[in-house]
Amino acid sequence: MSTIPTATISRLVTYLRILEQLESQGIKRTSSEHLAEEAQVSAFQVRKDLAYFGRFGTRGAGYTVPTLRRELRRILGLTRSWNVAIIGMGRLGQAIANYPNFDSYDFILKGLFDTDPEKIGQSISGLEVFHPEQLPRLVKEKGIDIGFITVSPEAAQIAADALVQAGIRGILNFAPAVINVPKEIHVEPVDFLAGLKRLSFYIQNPQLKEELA
Amino acid sequence: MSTIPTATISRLVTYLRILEQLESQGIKRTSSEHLAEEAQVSAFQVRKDLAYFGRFGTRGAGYTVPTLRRELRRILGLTRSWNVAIIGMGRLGQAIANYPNFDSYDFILKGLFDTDPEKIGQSISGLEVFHPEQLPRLVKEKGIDIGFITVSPEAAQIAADALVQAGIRGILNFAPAVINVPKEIHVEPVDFLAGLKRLSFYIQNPQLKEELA
DNA sequence: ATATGTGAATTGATTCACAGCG
DNA sequence: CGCTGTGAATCAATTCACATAT
Repeated sequence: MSTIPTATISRLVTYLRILEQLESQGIKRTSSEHLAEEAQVSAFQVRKDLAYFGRFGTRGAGYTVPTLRRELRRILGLTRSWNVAIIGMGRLGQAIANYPNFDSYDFILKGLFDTDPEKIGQSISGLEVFHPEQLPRLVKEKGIDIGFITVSPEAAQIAADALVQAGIRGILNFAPAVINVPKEIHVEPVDFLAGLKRLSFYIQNPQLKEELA
Repeated sequence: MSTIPTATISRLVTYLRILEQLESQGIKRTSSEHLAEEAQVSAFQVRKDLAYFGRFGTRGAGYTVPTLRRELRRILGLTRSWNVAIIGMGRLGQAIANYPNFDSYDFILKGLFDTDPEKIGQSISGLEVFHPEQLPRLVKEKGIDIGFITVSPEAAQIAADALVQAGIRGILNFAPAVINVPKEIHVEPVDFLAGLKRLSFYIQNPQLKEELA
């Protein structure tokens, strides 16, 4: 068991997506080879990633799509649903609150927060916007597990502190800023401006894209 | 020189952000120690990351903020601006098109595309929406370098093919799907649903968050 | 005196080759 | 016979220790 690469977790999410697509197409069986092709990794990698968690296939035959899908959902903690709050109801926060079928993705929107008095009391996507001072109470009452930070980079650390204080367990950080939280709280950055700047680097330095002689 | 870790590029973006913040505060000098603390990495890591590209500091004294900032911008290809097109003018595409000060981030929005006849011809954020069949012409005419994919996961591969065909050089993929492009085209995924599922895993498996005895 | 820059050592992740099972 | 599961080998990334420059 020991230590599981973070890249493995990212790939499990990709495998799960592929399995869900296969299942919706009525395909019953697959193989490490096939999953590897769809996920654009090696078949070794697929098998090694799965081996961290157990044995899910049949030698000589491959994997049963619904079984492996169920196992991956269990591994990823998707047998339960997670309650989510959004801090920052600017354009981005509103776009996410209105994301179509957000609730079908095993994550349920339970709270919206903003410091702007204009926004407090407004209803967005069927939920009232509260001041962040209500966070501790509402996190407890509604069983909120995860917070989205969609405030400005300057306010991101304050929002993170408020979420941690309120007893949240994980943070999805959309702000272009590094936030500092206790190590038992997991943070996932979602940062398209950083992605753009990485793109800029790789376009400008194409020789680093596989050392083509 | 040889091969630069992709994680190094991500960290350079973070260092640049910190330097820009320091500069806006009028701070003139910094150190690997200080940058490390802000970026939440080790000082060794900061120095090693910079060493891939040259020598930017003064021994015994540290780094000059404006100098290192300029050097990082050069390394990341941000001495020029990049022209961007968005494929998919649904909610997400519209939210990005209206992102405040998008243009101040060294990236300039030059084209909007959608297959929906209702959307074609509409003006969003001062730009007309075109059918993707116009991509090759407009990419050439407007010198578009980068495409954002903000279509459904089912349409993501079609959008990617169209962008590659039109001669784009990099893709920011917001769709929750793996896309397949020639290896000289760089793709950066921006996938908040995947981030959420990784969060779910780490919340469910807190022991993997630093092996606390 | 102090903080960078860098080869060497260590740790971690991926690839490989094949043993094991259906 | 085919494809999974896995220890061993390779490759890559990070950490360390210290020589080096100011």
